[in-house]
Amino acid sequence: MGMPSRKSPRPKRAPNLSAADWSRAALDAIAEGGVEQVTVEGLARQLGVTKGSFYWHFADRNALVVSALDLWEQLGTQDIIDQLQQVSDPEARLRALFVTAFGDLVDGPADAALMARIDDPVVGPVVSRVTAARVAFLDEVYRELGLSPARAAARARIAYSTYVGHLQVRRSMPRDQLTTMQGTSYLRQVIEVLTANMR
Amino acid sequence: MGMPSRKSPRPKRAPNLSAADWSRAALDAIAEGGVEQVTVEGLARQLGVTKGSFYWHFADRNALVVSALDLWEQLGTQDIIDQLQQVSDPEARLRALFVTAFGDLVDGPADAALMARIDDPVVGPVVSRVTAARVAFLDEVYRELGLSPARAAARARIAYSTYVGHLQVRRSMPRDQLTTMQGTSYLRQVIEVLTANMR
DNA sequence: GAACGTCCGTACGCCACCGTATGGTCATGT
DNA sequence: ACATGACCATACGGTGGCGTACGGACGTTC
Repeated sequence: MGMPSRKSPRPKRAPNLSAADWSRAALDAIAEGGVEQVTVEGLARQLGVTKGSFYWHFADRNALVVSALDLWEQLGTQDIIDQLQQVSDPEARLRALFVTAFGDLVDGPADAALMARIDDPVVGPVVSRVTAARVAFLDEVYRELGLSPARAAARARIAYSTYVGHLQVRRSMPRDQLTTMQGTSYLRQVIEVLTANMR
Repeated sequence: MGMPSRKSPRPKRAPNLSAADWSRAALDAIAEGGVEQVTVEGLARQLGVTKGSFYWHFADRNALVVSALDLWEQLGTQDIIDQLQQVSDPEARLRALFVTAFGDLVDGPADAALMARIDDPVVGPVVSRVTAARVAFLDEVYRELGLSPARAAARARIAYSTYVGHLQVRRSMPRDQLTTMQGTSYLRQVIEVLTANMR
């Protein structure tokens, strides 16, 4: 009678989510608020469903965090490295790496949040693998450029440290002209420093 | 009867803590687990007291976090800068800064944890101030070494980024020979890179 | 069209943590 | 001896997040 309402609220069409949707949402939450921002009920609200959906796709919260970390590892190492391996010239490859690394800061927040949680038993191993892969990639490039193994290893670590720190510094100084890459002068100087004294 | 026990457990002597004790404990908690590790009841257990003690010294948890951040800002900027200002020669001062920055990693965990929380409304401003102070210090040193203002500004940001990233990389690769400073070769190369092409 | 599997909503118990209220203990001054 | 204030314990209510149990809606299959 009266309003043709159903007996119970059927708010929208069924979202019919997948586990990957939850993983992506969890990775976004990590990027903007850290690992502890990954809450089942919070993401459920954000996705327009309830916990009932989550516990269908995942065993518990920890499984979601592991899945998001896998996604991060994939996006942050393999995909980028595969893309850069297509550049044959080592110098151009290193330059392209610096341009994307210091230009696009898409993965910056997630990187920072996860590296700060290195002592977490589930985050730690993933971060270690990602760090090792990236440093190894830089190490190989520097060696192709003619550096001795010892010097290439040091340069790789220095360059990667500069990148990691750049993410934080840029977020700490949002109004800074240089690091926000208004022009290319800062990037030029970064490359100049990280490729100096190659002998 | 029996054991001459008091009616109630009086476990130890009264710790008689101060607000500074809570602040230090909170900063330690930040260093090893991030800001959300700062829990009133957790620190109370760790200090051997109960919440009754805490809420006598502080209004609420947020006041404790603010106090711990003040302490971190003090230890991480003023104290270090004051100490380094006593070195008159700019080159020696920069070298001393690099040695302590890349050698002692006492403040590393806290730095990393707080910089990852830059979007937090209470953490953000403090991190921004610390970053600005440290970059300004480096900027001045580079200028004293004869660099132009533009180049000094860039170098300061690059050097500080390298330091910040070094903290994370070192924690990500605990078994790494180079970054753990077995010898001084890595530190030498860091200084070489960060003081290259000074013209 | 009935059974089944997929996907999700609802309701519940549990626990950690916050903040408050209140009283207790001890040292100290007088 | 007594009062006062500093410091802390205990007990309580409230909230948010985790995980479970269970049922319902919908599509697919035979």
